[in-house]
Order: sequence, then C-alpha cells, then structure tokens
Amino acid sequence: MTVGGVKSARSRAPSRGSDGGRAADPGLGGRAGAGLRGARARAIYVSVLEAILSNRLSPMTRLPEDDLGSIYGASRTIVRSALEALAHDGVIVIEPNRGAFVASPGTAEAREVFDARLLIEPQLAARAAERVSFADIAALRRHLDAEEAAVHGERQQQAILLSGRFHVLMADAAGQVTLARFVRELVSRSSLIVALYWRRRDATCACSAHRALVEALAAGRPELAQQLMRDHLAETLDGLDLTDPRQGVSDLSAALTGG
Amino acid sequence: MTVGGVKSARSRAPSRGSDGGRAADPGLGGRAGAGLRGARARAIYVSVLEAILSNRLSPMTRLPEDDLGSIYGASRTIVRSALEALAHDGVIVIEPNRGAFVASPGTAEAREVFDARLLIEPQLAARAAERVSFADIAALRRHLDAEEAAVHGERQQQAILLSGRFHVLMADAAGQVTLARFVRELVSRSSLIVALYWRRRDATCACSAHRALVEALAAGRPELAQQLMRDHLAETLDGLDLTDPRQGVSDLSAALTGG
DNA sequence: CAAATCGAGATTGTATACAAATTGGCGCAG
DNA sequence: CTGCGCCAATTTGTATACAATCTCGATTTG
Repeated sequence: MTVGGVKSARSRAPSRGSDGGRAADPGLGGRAGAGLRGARARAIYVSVLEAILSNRLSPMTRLPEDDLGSIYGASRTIVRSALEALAHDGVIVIEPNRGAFVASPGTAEAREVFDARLLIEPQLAARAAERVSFADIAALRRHLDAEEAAVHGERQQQAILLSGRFHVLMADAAGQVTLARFVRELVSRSSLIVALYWRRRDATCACSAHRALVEALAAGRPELAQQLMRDHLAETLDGLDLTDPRQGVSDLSAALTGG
Repeated sequence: MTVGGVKSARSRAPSRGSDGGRAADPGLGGRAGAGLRGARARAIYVSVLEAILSNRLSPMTRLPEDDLGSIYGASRTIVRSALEALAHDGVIVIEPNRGAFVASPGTAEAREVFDARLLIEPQLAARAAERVSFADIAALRRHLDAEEAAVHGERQQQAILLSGRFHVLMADAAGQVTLARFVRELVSRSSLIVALYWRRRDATCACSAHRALVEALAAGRPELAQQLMRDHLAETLDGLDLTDPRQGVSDLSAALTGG
C-alpha cells in the first residue's frame, strides 16, 4: 500500500455554496439522487425510482445489474451507481454478493416511516402556509388537477405516483431544502408500504385532503395547514393493515419499459 | 440499445425485512453509509467521514480519486463508491467532471440544518426518555466520560468528533432508526458548519448539557429531556456567527493518515 | 503590456476483463 | 425417498484500460 507520494491538494476551488448552478430537474422535485454524477446514472435512478413509486415494481423484486444494463443500454458501472443511490434512499436493499432487491419494509419500519412523516410534514405544511409564493400555489393547483385526472381516468399507477409527489411539492413549497429531502425519502418508502399494506378499495382518494391543504396554503393559515396535514397522514396510516406479513414479485422489463 | 432478451426475474428472495443480520458496527452508530456494499468502500467512507467530522479536513478541500486510492490502497472504483455515499450524506459535494470537495455550507444551509435538528432531536430525546434501556444509559455514560476526557486532555479533534457522536447515540437510543439516520446526516453537516462559523473559544464545552440530558433520560423524564435538547441546540446555534463568508483548505494525506 | 488562445498534463467518466462468491442442480450415499 | 456434498453456471466485486473533459501554463497577438 503506497501511502506516500500524494502530491496534489492544489488550489482548485469548488464553485462555492455547494450548489453552484445545478441543471434543471427531470420530473422529480428538487435535487433528486444527490451524489449521482453522470446524467446516465441519474436517468436510470429516476426511471427505476418511478417504477417503484408507481408500484410497477413490487417489493422484493430482484434487480440484476446485467438486466438493468441491457434495458437501459448502459454498462454495469453506471447501473451500479444508480443502484447504490437507490439503496441510500431506502427504496431498494443491496445484499453483498447477492444483489439488489426492491425493499420490503416490515410493519415496524412502516410505523417508523409514518411517525417520521407525522413529525416533519405538518411542520413543513405550516411553514409553507407562511411563505408560499403565488407561483407555488399555481403549481400545486396544476398538480391537483393532474392528480384528479389520473384518479378519474382510472390511471391507477399514475395516481399513486402523483399522490406521493404532492407531498414532495408541499415540502418544497416550505423552502426547507434539507427537510424536503427527508420528506422525499419518506414518501418514496411510503409508496412501498402502501403497496404492501393498503387494505381499502378507494386507493388515493385523498385528493380532497390534498385540495384542502392547498386551500389552507393559499389562505395563509399555518395552523390549519398543519392540522390538515396531520389528519391526512393519520388517515392514511389508518388505511394500512399493519398486522401480517406480505408478498409480491413482478416482472422487470415490462414494468420499466412501460413507464 | 438492446432492450429485449431479459430472461431473469427468477425466484431468489432477499433476506426479508431489509435488515437480515448485518455486520457489527465499525465505530459509528447503527447503519452508517447505507448503500455501500464492500467492506473496503465502507472503510474509506468511515475514514473520510471521521476526518471531516473531526475537522481534520476543512471545507472545500479537494478529494481526488487517485490520491484517496493510493492512500487507502484501493482502486478508483472503490473510492468512487465511497465518495458517492459521502455526497449523498451531504458532507462532500461532487461536481461533474471536476471532482469531489468537502462541502462548504452557506449560512442559509446552516440555519436550515439547525432548524431541522430543532424539529427532530427534541422529539427523539423525549422518546428516548420513555424507552431507554439500562444498557443504553450505560453506553451513554461511558460516552460522556470519553467525551470529557477528550476535552480535558486537550484532544480537540477527538472532542469535536465525540460531541457530535453523542447526538447520534441519543437518537439511536430513541429506537427510531429512520429518524436516527436523519440525525446522523444533520450532525455530520453540523460539524462542517461549526468548523466554518464557530466563534467562541470554549469549543464543545457542551459536555455539561450532554450530561444533563443523560440524567433526564435516566430519570425517565421525557418533557425535561425534550426541553434540554431544545435549549442545547439553541445555544449551539447561538454560538455560531452566521453573517459572513468562509474559507479554508487543508492537507489531505496528513489529515487522513493521522486519524 | 494585457488578454485571448492553444496545448500538454492531469483528472474524471465509462466500459470491459477477470476474480470471487453465491445459487441451484445433480449425483451419491444412507 | 431423503439428505448431504460437490460442481457448473450465474451474478456480483474489483481492477485496469481507454476516452472525454477540465485545468493551467506558455505562447502569440492586438
């Protein structure tokens, strides 16, 4: 192990402030998949993540590097990078020498995720009500329309995806980048939890709750927004059946190419 | 791009529950650097992280892959993986085609980090006071002793490291794995913030505050623990000077091998 | 003399080759 | 027929080679 001979530490400074001019965002909220360099790895990251978020990939589905590589036309190097980022987000699990699998959170983990959401999201909703711009409100309303359209149009997968993304948009509206990132991770994992433990027929009919939240924001009522978010999350949690184990595997190529 | 010909999706199931028997923890709290596979990448991750947490690596320091590779005797493949994990934690920043740098959070980001900590940590302290085991208390007390020893022994870097780790231990004691992970990230970034904006001479003399917290836990007083944590964080934030810019670069090989 | 340009060196991005580990089947013994 | 152990095939882990990009100094030009 050659330890000596490190001659660098030259004076090339980074572009200050840790966020000097990042590229536009490809569909997700702000700054998804931090730590990813190339655009190719990020594209795979986004694609697989959306497949998971919309329940096209079920928990415990295996994600072999070679398969993903041939699906996306990238080498394993890139796929690997994307998988590690997904693992860091908790949506997949990497078992050393065995491979990557879509995560399958247990009931304890499910409770934890919603505990965390109940702690963070109501607070963010309140702050959002204090600071939102008209542009944010407009974006949220547009999102609500798309969400309802997906629900009424029977586009189940799209509805699930948008329902989760609403919460990310709310978090972003609060202007707290750090907490918003936490919310993004929690929402992602919630998608898996819903896929495993949801028991009601009327999936994601929370559209009305979402709309009420946006109205509270538009009216500039922090306490109301906070309470509405708390209730909404509690009701979602109530719609889960956190008692018995779970199951489920789905096809890979079909799920990823069809979205 | 060859899309077809994906023949797998065979039935190799992952070891359920997403945490089936992980290895012992190398110094940090539970589950540091999720998404890292090999032990070598994790070793580099831990080493660089500790160098940053103890302020042996200053913000904006460049971290060239080749140098890290020769320091640790690993190939760039491994180093790259570790760097991406560190970037995901927000302690380093990767600029495409330019390389990795120790992060240099601005004042806005600093406020955000402490906002998030004020939201999460008091709550976790309260839960910890409800659920701690005697073993947890004992571990915390042992940690306090080490912390005070480092402070009185003038081991400045060690003191900084342990001071941050105390908060991680507290979060772990609450038994909320997810929120504890968030706290770990926030504490890491706080180390950088303290390195940049600390203005007082009596660095990390918060030992007394830490001891008071442990006593509140031992006494099983959730509200007290919550309040103590809130005050402690507020005081720490008060010790920062969040007005002007910052600077600083340090040597690389010395910082990494000297710890 | 200042400023822009070009090129050599250095550093990161990506692919591929090879090594190590795991899986699952097959054969054999009890 | 069941259970154990071994072997082949598949998959992941790691190193290295090459290409693309950036940095920075030297040279040239207005």
